[in-house]
Amino acid sequence: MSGSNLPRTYDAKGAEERFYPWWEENGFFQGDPEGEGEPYSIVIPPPNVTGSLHMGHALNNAIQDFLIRYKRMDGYNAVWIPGTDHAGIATQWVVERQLREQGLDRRDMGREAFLERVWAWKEESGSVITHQLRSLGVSCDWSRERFTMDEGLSAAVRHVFVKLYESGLIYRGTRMINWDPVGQTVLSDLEVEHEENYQGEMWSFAYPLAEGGGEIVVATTRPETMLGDTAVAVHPDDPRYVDLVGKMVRHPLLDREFPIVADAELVDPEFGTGAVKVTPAHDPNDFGVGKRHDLPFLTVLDDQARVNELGGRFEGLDRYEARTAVKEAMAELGLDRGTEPHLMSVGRSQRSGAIVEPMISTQWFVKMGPLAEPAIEAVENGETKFIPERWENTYFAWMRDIRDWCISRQLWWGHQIPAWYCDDCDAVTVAMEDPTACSACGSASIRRDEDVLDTWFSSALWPFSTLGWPSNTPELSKWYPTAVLVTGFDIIFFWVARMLFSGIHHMGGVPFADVFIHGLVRDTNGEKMSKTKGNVVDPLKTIEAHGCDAFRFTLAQYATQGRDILWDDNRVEVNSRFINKIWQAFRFADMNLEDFQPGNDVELGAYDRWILVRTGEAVRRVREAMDGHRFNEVATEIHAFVVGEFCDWYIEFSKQAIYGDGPERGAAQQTLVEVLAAIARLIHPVMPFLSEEIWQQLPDSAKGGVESVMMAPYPKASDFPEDPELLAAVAPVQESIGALRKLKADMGLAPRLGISVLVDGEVSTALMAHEGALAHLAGVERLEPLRGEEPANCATLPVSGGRLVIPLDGLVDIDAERARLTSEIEKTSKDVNDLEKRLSNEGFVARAPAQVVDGFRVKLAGATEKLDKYKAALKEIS
RNA sequence: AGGCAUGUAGCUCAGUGGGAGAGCACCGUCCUGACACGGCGGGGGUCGGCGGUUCAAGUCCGCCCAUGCCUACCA
Repeated sequence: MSGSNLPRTYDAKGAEERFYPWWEENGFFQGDPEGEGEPYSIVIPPPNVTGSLHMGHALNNAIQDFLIRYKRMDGYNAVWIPGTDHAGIATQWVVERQLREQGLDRRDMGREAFLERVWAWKEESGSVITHQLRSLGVSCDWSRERFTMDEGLSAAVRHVFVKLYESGLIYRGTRMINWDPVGQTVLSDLEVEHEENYQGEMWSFAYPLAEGGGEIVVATTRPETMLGDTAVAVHPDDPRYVDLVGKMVRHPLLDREFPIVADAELVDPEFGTGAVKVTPAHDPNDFGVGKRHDLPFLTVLDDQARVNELGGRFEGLDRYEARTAVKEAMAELGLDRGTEPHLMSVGRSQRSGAIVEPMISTQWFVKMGPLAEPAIEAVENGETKFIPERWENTYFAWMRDIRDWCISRQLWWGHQIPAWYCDDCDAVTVAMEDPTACSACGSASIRRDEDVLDTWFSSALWPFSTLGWPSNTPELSKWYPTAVLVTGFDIIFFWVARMLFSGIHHMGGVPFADVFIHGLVRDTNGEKMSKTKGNVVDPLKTIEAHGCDAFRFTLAQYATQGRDILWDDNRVEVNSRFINKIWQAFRFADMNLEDFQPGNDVELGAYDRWILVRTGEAVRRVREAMDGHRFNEVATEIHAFVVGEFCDWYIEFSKQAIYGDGPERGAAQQTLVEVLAAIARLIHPVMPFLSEEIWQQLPDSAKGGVESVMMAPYPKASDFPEDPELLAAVAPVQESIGALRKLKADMGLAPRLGISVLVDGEVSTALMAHEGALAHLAGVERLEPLRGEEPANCATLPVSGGRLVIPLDGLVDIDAERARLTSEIEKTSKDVNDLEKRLSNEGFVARAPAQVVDGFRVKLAGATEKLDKYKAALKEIS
C-alpha cells in the first residue's frame, strides 16, 4: 500500500557526482555584479597553485562555503572568488628539486628555460587543487578564477610597485637582512622561524692588546664570526675596563687591529666578562654598534655562508667548518678560554630549514610606517573586526612595532621587479612599461633588476586585484570591500595585515569587514599534522569513505571559534550515520506520499502544528548561530532539531495519522513535506548534497518552483507559527510517555508490554485527548480517568498537573514498586531541600530579579507536589 | 623576557552571573510497517588550586599551578 523507490541507505557519492557538475554547469555559483541584492563577497585564501588539499584547506574552505551558501540563499548578491597563488619560493623549490633529480641545475639552464619549466609544472599540476576543492562541494564562482601571476594580477602588482616607488614608499636600501644560504635568497623577518632551546656552545677566548702585556676576554656562540670582528665593546661605566677603552686589540688570526669601544646599548656589564666582540656585518646588534662607532663592516661570508677572501687561511671553509678551525687555531695560540654548553635560539628559513645568516645587503623595501598607521586605526575604530576579537591584540602588537618589509627575493619564479639600472649614470628607472632607455641620462645601456617580489606582495592585493583593479570594473564597485576574510592565525602578519594596509592605501578603504580566524587542524593527540610524522589525514580519502556532507558537518562541529581542532576521523563515520538518519526520515515521508494531494485545504492536527512551531524555533536558533559564525552551534542545533524533535517525536506522532486513511493523513503528509522542505534548506549550507537530493525528490508544491535548493530562500522563523499554548499542551504528553518508558525500564518490564493507565488531576483531560500517542509510544492499551479509589497494587507516576496510576497486578511484585518509590522520594526530597534552602535566603528573595525568584518558586511547588504524590503512593501500598 | 590562550564526565569539547550540558565511549533493554548505520532507558563531575566581589560564580576580579602558542637582537 505504500512504498518508495529510494535507496534504503543514502548514496552520498551518487549525489556528489550528480549535483556538483549540475550546479557548476548551470551557473548557480556565479555572481552577477549587475544583479539584485546587498553585496556579500568573499575572496578565497589562494592555495599554492601546485599544492594539494590538506585538512587546513578543508576547514578554511568549508567555513567559507557555509557562509556563502547561507547568504546566497538569504537573498544577498553573493560571490566567492577562487584562485591560486604562485607561491614563489615554495614552487621554485619544488621544480629545482625535480631538476636536481635529473642532474640539472637552474643556473645552467638559464632564467628563461627555467621559467618555462616552472610554467609547465604549473600547467601540469595547477588544476589539481582546484579540482580537489570541488570535492569539498564549495560553491566558488569558478568563472572568475584568478592566479597571482596571470596577466591582470601581474599588471596590478606592477602598478602598485611603480606607484609606491614614486611616492617613496618603496625604496632600495642597504641593510642587515636575513640570508638563507641554502635557498640563496634574502628572507623577510616573517619567513624566519625561531627555534628555541637550540643546544649550542658559548666559547670564550682572549683578544690580546695590541700594545702587548694584556688581553680582554670575550665570549660568542659563533666563533667563525671573529673573522669579521672590528671592535670589542665594553660598558662605559664598567670600572674593569675604563682604562682599556680606546686602546687597540690585535686579531690573532688575521693581520688586523681594532679598537675597544664603550657602548652602553649593546653591553650588559653583568653578563659574562662584560666585554663583547663586535661583528658589524654578521650580527644585527653589532650592526648598530658599527653604525654608532663608525666601524668597518667586514662581510666575511659569501652567499653560501662560506668564508671569503677576508678570512685569510680560512677562506673557502663553510661556516661550521670555519667554526671548528677557528677554535683550533685559537687553542694553538693559547687564547682559548673554555667552552660551555649554552641553550640559545636560532632563526631558520621557513622553507629550507637552513639557519639564517645575518648579512648586509642591498635590497628593496616597503616603508611601513605611513602604511601601518591607517591600518591600525581601521581596526581600532572597528572598520574591520577580528573574530574572535582577541586576535586584534596580536595584530596591533605587530603593526605598532613594524619594521620595513624586505620585498626582493633572489628567485626567478615570481613578479620580476620593474627596475632598471643604468650602466652609464647609475640611475634607477622604475616604470609601468618596460623602458628602453635610462630615465635620467637617456642611455640605452640599462639592465633589469634580476630579483622578483616576495610572494606576499601580490597576495596583499588579492581582495581588489581579483576584482579587476586597477581597472574600474563593475565587480570592484559591487563587491569591494568584501564581507569576510576566513583564515588561520598563522598568516595574520603575512597576509591579513598586508591586505589591510594595501586595501586602505590603494582602494581608500579596508578590504573586508570581518576577519574570521579559525584554528589549526591537529591529529587526535594534538600534534601538528605533517608528512614526516605520518599523521596526516587526507580530506579526500575521508570524503571518499564517508561522504562530503558528513565530512563538512564534522568540520562545522569542530569549528569552535579560535580553538585548534583535534581531528578524529571516527567522528566523520558517526556523522555519516546522522546523514543517513535524515535520509531515512525523508524516506519515511516519501513512502507515504503516493496519494499526497498538495494544496488541499486540510486542517492540521495538534502534532502537525506542534512541529511547525518547533521548526520555527529551530530556524531562529540556527540563523542566530550562523550570523554569529558559531558553526559548532549550527551543527548542534541542526542535530538536536532533526533527531530530537522531528524524528523522535514528530515522525512517531504522525504515524497514527499516516497509517490511517482519514483527513489527518493528508494533514500529516502536508506537514512532513513542509518541514522536510524547511530542513533541506536549513541544512543546505552545511550539507549541500543531501539537501539537494531531498529537494529534488520533494513534491513540487513544496519547492515554489525553485529548481535547486541552493537557490531557494533560507527559512525564516517568521515562516512558522508561534503557539506557546500548544507547546504547553503537548509537553505533558511527552512527559508522560517518558515517565512510562522509564517505569518499564526500571521495573524490568518489556518496553512493548501493553498496560492500563489511570490518569488523575487537572492534566487528565489533556492526556485523554492524546490517547493514540500514549498507545503508540508508551504501549498504553487502556487509558481512562481515575474515578474514586485507586485500585490496590499500583505504581504511581507524578506528572505536571496530575499523576498516572498503573495497576501492577500480575505484572510485577509490589515490593519493586515500594523500592522504586523510596528511591524517588529520596531524590525528590533532596531537590525540595535545595530549593527551599535557596528560597529561604532572604538576600536572594530580596535582591534577585523577581522573575528568577518566581522561577524557583514554581520549581519548588512542582517538586513538592511530586514528593507528596510519591509519599502518598508509598503510604497507599504499605 | 613579554604577550595571548587553554584547564568542565573515561575521551573530544559546548556553556552568554541564576539548579552542570552534548557527542563518542560505557551499562541495561528492544530487530515495533524511516533508520540495528537504529530505538528506548540509565550511570558517570570538588567545572586545575587558593582567595575575593555578589543574594547567587564553571561564568567576573586577583594570585598560584600545569599545558600550548606567538613575539623578542640577550654576546
